[in-house]
Amino acid sequence: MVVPEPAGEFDPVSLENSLMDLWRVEGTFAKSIESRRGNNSPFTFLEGPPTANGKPGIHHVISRLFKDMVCRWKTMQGHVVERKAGWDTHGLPVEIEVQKQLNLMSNEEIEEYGMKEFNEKCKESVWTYEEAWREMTERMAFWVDLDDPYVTLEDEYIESAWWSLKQMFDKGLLFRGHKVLPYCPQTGTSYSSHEVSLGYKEVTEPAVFVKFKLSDDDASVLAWTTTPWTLPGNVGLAVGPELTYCRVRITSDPSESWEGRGGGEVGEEMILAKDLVGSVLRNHVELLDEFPGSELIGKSYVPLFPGAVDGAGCPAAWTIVGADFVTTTDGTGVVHTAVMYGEDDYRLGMQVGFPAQHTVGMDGKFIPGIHKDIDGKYVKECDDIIIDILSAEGCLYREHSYTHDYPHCWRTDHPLLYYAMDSWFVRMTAVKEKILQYNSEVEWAPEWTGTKRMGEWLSNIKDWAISRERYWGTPLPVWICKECGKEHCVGSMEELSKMKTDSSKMPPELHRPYVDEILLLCPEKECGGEMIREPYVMDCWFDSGCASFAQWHYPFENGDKFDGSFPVDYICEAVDQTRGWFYSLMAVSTTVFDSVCYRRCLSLGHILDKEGKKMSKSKGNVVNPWDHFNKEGADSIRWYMTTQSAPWSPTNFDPNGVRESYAKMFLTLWNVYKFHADYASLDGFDPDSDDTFVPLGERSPLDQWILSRVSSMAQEYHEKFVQWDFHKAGRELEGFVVNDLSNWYVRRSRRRLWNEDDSADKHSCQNTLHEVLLIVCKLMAPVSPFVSDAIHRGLTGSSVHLADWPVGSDIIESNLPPVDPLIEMEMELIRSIAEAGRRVRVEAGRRQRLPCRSGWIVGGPDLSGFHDILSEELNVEKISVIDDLDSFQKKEIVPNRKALGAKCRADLPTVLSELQSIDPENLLLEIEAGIAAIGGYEILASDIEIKRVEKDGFAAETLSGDYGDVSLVLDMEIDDDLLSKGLSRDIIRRIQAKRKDLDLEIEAKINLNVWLEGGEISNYDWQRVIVETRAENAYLNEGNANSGSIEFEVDGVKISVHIEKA
RNA sequence: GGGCGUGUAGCUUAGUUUGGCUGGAGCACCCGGCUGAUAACCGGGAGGCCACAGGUUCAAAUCCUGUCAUGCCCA
Repeated sequence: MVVPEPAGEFDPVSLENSLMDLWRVEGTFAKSIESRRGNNSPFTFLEGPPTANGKPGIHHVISRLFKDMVCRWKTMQGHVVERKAGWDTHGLPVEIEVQKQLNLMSNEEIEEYGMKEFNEKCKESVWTYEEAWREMTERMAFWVDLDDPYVTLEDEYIESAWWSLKQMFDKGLLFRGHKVLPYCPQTGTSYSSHEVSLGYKEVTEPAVFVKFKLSDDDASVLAWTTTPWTLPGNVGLAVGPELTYCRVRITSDPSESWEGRGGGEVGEEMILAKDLVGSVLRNHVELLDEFPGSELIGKSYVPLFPGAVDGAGCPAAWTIVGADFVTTTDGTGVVHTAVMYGEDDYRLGMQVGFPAQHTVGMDGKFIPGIHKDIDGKYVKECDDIIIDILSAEGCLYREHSYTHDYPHCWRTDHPLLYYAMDSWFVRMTAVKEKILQYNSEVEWAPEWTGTKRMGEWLSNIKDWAISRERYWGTPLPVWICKECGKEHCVGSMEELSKMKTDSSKMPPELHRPYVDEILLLCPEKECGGEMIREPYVMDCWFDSGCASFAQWHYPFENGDKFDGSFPVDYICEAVDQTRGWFYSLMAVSTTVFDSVCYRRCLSLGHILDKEGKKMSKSKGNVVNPWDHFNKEGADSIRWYMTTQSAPWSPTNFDPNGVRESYAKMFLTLWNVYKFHADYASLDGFDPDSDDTFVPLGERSPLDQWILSRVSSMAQEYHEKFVQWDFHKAGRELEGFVVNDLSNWYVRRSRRRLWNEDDSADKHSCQNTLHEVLLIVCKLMAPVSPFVSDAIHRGLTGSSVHLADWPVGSDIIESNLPPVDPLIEMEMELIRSIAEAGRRVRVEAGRRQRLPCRSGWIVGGPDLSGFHDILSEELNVEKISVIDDLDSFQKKEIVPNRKALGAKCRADLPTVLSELQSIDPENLLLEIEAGIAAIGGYEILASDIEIKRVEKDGFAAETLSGDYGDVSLVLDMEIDDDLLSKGLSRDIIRRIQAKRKDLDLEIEAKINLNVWLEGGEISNYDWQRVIVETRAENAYLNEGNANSGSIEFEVDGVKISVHIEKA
């Protein structure tokens, strides 16, 4: 037996902190998992590992919230939901952070500092904020096993990643190629887009229009480039096959305003896009011909720098090809293509077979043999020389200055060169159909993340560049034989140990530089050469993409655990992970296991600041979650985030919204709980006792109503959870707690519990409140696990997180009270009538405390079970029902626009206006007779709706709803008896307010003096005052009002009241 | 530059799939009421070019086209 304790005041911060301690001591998290083992129905979750080298902000709380919520929900549904934490510990941001810290501005400097020491620093750095993450995780009540996390830097994890790469290698999916990346020759590093975005600068550079002389034609093709240094590497020209080009002949010399070098002879012919003739040419020309770009394709031209690139074996070299990326927004409609120095260029080059050779070395200088004037010189210093060369050769048409944003090295401020780097790829293009298929099998929330965002991306899938020229990461386990060039991918420690040369030591950990030092013996027959490792680390997205199996060190260990949890049931991250983790998981599982990786994926919108700007350290608009943990509490934050907007919509974080959740949802709920618990404790109410239990059928209609309401709300709530509409679910529950439970049920029930004697009605109310509160706690437990647990424990002594989901699931039964739609509908009507009554009073100028003798309800269902409620709410002595609709009501015709619109089309406005002026009674008769017509259109009953409204001049109001039209009419007569009653209510109210002012206990007795001037109060009503205010000694009109009394006036009566504690 | 979201009252939002009655709520504000009911509650008020511009339609917040702003991803 558990008698509830008094609830006490609501203090979310101390409540949550003490529950955290209790959970820790009690092991509630573990229990919540273990207690479901018997059901033998796992629901698997995979944690997307965060990086702990940054401080967690409020925007990290949201993804952890939705992870937690679904896991808790599924747990309550009876599933075993294990939650292993994970840490992402490799990657570029870690290196950048350490480089900044140590002021190491280039790869050279890192190597001087020592790769070993550098990596040690990286390893330390990734744990910088681990403590902060742990604290935040615990404080927000994200239940996840932080004591046994997977960590991507551990040998076991790396070994699993190696194993998976070897699977790809064995399937022929791993290959070596080039990737064009922004590259800084000063630091010897290529940059990710993240780093590039750190260093955009506006610069003014020379741009040139170059004449490429056709081999079998007198004309030249004009092309434009902003990077003259790429011209020696030119191997082709691209045109848009659909675009219109033209051939023009220069007819006269230009005016004197010609700027810079270059020019054209009179009579010279040039080819370019027709639309750009005006903006490009500075000579008067005549148009000789126009034709589509497709006619240019296949023509060859004379190389600008003969010998710079060897075209042997490449028939496409120095010819014109078609490409869909060519536009006429700038340039000449002809794109100069240097395979190694542009992404489009490289892709096009691979496609059509241009020679892929460097003209520039890794040091940013031209390699020897390009041209005597530029060999060995840094490319950016050669712009001018190259223009001179072109000019001297007669290949330059124009030069000009061009201003644009260009990426610069964030460390050295030098301009970056787009440069084709050696790189390893996973051939994702080979599994495109499969991955599209698997993507379509995932249940995405929102759906468009899968179909659109991910789907579009996958249908243009490119090979995945997985190698990085970096230090801190999973080493690429590929070795190449120095002798025969054989490539070998190592898939385990054991394999490494078997294949290494005798002189190589096994590494103390699977990181650089140790792994670099290992040489393998070439397995090729009769080779026996030494193999050296490709000096790359892997893209850290590859690391996290392996999480589903690498977290278990599969296949080396835990085969059972992996089999039981793959594919995982649920993952959840922010929308930016679509091309990140969501993709890498899918890419790895498709290539390695030929399977989906996850069955459901929730992609979340970002938390932005109040103005809708993204939160960033530099803007200083990052909200610290502790500001709210320590004020409104974690539950309020969680509730706010859940209910504020759809999970996938971006949310502007408004601190005031958290306060609102606190004040509205939690304070209200707590006071409902407090109301129940305080009286239950006072009365020694035992919910398990048969003595005080009241069967549902014997409870009051109000009790039956709230139980039905909680049940239908719970089902609705559950449905919304299933549809991922957690925000709608939360709003549903909040509406129930605030409106139905607190503002109606509890308000209507207060007097029932004030009763000091035991009564069936009181017990009925206590049982009902107890049952309703427990259902509410269970429903909200996944969202707000603290307050729900506190209340649940207060009522039952056990944790809500060990309780079952009241709506049930595949494996557990539903446990909700029966739903009675009729009673819900009736109560809705009662509440509407009560509201209407207040409006009627305001309009009639009748104050609420002055009772009305009679009220009449016209139309609608039988509400006699609720007449007592209504008469109290309306302060009407007697409610009666009358059938005489016509004395109070008249009919109105409301058009059904949908039906009429379909019928009348353009004449609808005319018909509507005629309908408005027509006599309703007549029209109804005509409709009945089938002869109704307006504006030439036949009017049927389905074209209109009949509405009943009260006639003018009555203190009445008419409501429309499912129940038909219902009118409430109030009797506005006044007599002495009503005045006395009204007076007594005002006196009571003043005294109660004073009692509250004086901070009196509810049971405290008072001495009361009341003096009236200009009016009287009946003895009956005076007795009522005495009882209601707990007056021990009460005097009416005795002696004179003393100075400390309250004075006020009601209905022309002057009243003085004096009270003191008895 | 491209793809995908978002844009409704001062703030947070419902309604957009499937066009139809006067675009609903909450917070804040104003007036009134009620209360041994809490930061509560009830009635009323003020506050909306439904981002902008076109188009389709008898009828557009809703459908179509374009533009702008903002976010994510890619370049």
